[in-house]
Amino acid sequence: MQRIADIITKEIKAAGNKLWEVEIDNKQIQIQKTRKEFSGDLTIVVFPLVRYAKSSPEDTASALGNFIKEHCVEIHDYNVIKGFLNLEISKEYWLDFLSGLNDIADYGVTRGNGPLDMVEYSSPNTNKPLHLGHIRNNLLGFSISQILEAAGKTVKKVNLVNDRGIHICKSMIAWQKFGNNETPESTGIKGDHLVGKYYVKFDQEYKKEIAALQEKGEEKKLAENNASLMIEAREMLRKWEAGDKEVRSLWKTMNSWVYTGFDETYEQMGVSFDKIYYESETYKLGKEIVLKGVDDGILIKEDDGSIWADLTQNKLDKKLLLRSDGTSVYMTQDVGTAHQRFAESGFDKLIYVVGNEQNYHFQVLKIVLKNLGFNWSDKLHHLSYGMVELPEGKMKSREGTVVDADDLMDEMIETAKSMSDELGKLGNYSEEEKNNIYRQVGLGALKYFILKVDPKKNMMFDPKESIDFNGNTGPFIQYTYARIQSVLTKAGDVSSIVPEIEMNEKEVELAKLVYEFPDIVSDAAESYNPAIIANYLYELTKEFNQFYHDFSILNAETETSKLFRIQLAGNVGKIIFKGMSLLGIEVPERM
RNA sequence: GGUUCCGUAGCUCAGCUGGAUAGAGCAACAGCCUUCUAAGCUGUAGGUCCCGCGUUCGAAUCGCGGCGGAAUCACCA
Repeated sequence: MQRIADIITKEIKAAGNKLWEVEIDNKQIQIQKTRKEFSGDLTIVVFPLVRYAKSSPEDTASALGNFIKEHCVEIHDYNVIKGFLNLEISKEYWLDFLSGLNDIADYGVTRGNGPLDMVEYSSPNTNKPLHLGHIRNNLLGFSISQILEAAGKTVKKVNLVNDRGIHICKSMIAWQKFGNNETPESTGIKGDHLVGKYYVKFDQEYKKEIAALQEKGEEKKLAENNASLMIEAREMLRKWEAGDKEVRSLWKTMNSWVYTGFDETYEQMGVSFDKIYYESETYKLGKEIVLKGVDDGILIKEDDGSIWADLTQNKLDKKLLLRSDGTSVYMTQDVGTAHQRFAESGFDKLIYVVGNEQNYHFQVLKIVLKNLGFNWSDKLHHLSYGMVELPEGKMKSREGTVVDADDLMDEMIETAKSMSDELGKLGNYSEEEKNNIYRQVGLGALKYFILKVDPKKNMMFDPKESIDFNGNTGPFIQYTYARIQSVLTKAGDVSSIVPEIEMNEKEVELAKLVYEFPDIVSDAAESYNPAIIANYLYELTKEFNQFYHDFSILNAETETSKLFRIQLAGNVGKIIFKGMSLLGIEVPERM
């Protein structure tokens, strides 16, 4: 079935030829949804066409309207208000469309093995549990992967775990000194939380030590450097690099605790990966590329042996790529991993889901790769998202002012439970079924809350006010889905042939929204923005609830109307299901 | 100071590839359950779209300049 906007575009061009003997440029053709307060479905903005017609906007609109109405069966009528030509699409077109829907298995989804999009997200440090900021990252990364796949891409989700470095040594030192051989088993504490506890412990003890040194008259900078804990942590990192057996063994043990904990968190969050990279295995990558860059005269070697990229041509600073002792930095490694990934997979896009604090890093990364002669650097895309802010300000892991991911998810589920119990609609369900619904609703609320916001914007999270379950929320959409399922169950099996009926206004509105879904999916994919899906689903759901309130489905005036409404409700339900799954949100059959 | 992003109702957010009288939700107030799930629906109230200039038939949307906020500019990752 041809999309209506394409049909109209063609008609406008034809009208240009016939009426005014001109070729109308596609850029001058503006078709948009008619605003609610006017009658019509689609609106052509005629101002840009006035110069072709050489008459007033009103006359141009009328002439065009007449032409289209005559030549185009899909357009039933039109009206002109100022320079706006409002077109009324025939009910037959919508009925046709809805009939065709039954033959489409996965409406809104483009199938096929499209080009490979690699999405890197999550990328946690292994010294502390995940917090609210990670939640935004994980939800975005997972959701955008789902969306890209629905837009026909082949998607590979990857996670680059930062499992080495001074921060992990800090946890290790603190555990050695103060841990009394605690393990997740001996304490019952989740592994990532246990390790995180010692990361915080390190910082506390470290601060005490600095204060003590300052007390003795040492300067702050010196005190920070000379504190024995820090010296020990640095020594441990050195030993780690040298492959010291004991250090490596402790490192492995504590990391394995963390991974077990992360796996639980990921599972609860509903996210997954196709491949996990470990920085301990990749951190040496990139060095050769950098050295070759020096040979090729692209990079600069300073007298002390350090290697730099001069980006002053690009209005940026110089950037270090190898330390004077020959070791890699973050950038070196990213150059290496990107190169390796391209060599392995020849990705069409490599999407990094990373916070906007790294904007500069990725800007530099692209330029450095480009300068080194890798033309595929254009294929890198930094999906930069804003910080999650708390009312008191920024979250700081070390100071314990974080909203822990596990705690937050548990609280959400608990809230969903008490809310649901109060409403008491799940009477005859088993405990297991109930718990599953609490989980779906609680996490649905959290996920939707985060994903409905434009990724690039900073967002505010107030733990005290927590997250709503009413209004523009996940549970609102889930609730609508559950209502639809309830109706469908009661309706039983019905014919899939769409009856010829005279649709009412609400039914047309819903048909129009259903019609939009595929465009919404491709929009979201192109702009890497799950919020587009979320906001669309809200609009669709709101419209459905109004319809549901105003008209009875099962007690419709006529049998054909009943059949039509059941089918329409079914289609809305399918879109909610699919759309929510693109957000990584489950929908319950009842709630 | 340089760079990037953000600034829309009391609060949280849509709308931004220029288009008609700027929209939701929350909070407040007033209604709607004997009828398909009231986690719903309806209504009232709430605006200098940060400010200024410019481009345009037309600017919340584009450009420039301010103001305010965030991030970043390490031989950390």
